[in-house]
Amino acid sequence: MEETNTISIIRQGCKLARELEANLPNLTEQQHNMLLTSCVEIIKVFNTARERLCTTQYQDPMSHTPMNMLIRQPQESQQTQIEAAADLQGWLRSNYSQAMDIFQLQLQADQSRNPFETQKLGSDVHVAAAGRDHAEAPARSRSIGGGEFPVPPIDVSDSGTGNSSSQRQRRRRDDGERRTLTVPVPRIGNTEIPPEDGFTWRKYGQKEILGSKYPRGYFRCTHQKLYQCPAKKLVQRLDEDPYMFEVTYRGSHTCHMSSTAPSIPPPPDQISHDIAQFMASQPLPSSSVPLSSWLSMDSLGRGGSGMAIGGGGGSGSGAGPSTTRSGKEVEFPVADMADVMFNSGSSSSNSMDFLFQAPEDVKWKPGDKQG
DNA sequence: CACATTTGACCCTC
DNA sequence: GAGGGTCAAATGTG
Repeated sequence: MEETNTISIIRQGCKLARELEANLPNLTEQQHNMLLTSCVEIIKVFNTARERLCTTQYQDPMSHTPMNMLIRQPQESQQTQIEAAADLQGWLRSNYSQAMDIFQLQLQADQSRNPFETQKLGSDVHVAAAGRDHAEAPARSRSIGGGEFPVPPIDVSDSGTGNSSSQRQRRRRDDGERRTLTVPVPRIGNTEIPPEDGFTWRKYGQKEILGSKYPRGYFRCTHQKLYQCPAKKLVQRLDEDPYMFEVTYRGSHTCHMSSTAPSIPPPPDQISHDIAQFMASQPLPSSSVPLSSWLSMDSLGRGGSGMAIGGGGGSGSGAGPSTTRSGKEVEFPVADMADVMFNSGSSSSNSMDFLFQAPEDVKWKPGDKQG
């Protein structure tokens, strides 16, 4: 069947990735073109697989992830299914940050295009944008999030509290939409660090929450001032599982539309240039470093969740939330990079969303609802 | 010096 | 009034 072919395609992609990984020690930074060609080839293969998977998924609403579909292939021997699944899963996990990033952007894009599209992505995913008028207020997640948000989209600049007092302006519940998910933290290293998601965040508050053992952290986009980016996130460690964070995103990033990170894919020449430039800026991994790790955010700059091109790598301590000091590096959010890479060659508007779908232990809160 | 984090106080909503 | 969200001064860091 077609699904069997899909497995083969994915396996081919994995194989190409492995080959690239194996050849990396032999490649120099001057060999952009070779790297670029390999990457493009891999992307093409996965794109093809993705398109097939998308088609399949819509036929089966119970399938939420490529993993599910892979594992359920009846035609494949169990061994090969597991192999392919493991390849893909490993790759997905290693690209966790990108996955989150792309997934979020995809959600936003999908929602703006067609609210129902978002639901197709899987029942675990819910975008909350409950308006004040909505009679059916979403079930509140345990502690994060109220149910009432004015629908008007985000606009930080006006800070329109407009109250009579000339005191400092405060705004609340103005972000329109919320997306809540639970994400695991690494069980090694500094587990205090909220999971990276491909953006740079600045912590602006922390508060003890009634009924919660752990305080809630309040983060906003580092570029809030620079680009009027309204994105915020709340990070709360779960009582029942300290190795899990509940992360609530509010607002959507506008900073990735800045001139430093064009949201509109540049012409192919520019894409090639960008990719090559990015790759050239990255230290070539040693043979002990898997390609997947190289591609993952962890290798792109510890502590700085934004993709830093030519950057020094942010603060050395690595402690604290996923933030990077701005202004000391060229920001290039992963989402845009991915956008450029994965959306350029396909007629489909969303290319790698399924492949980069959040790993299975990332769960979007079912309590939220989309608007 | 510039930026991030911490933290107590303030404000808003329920 | 309680609780959550935000502000902004103080402090830390590179």
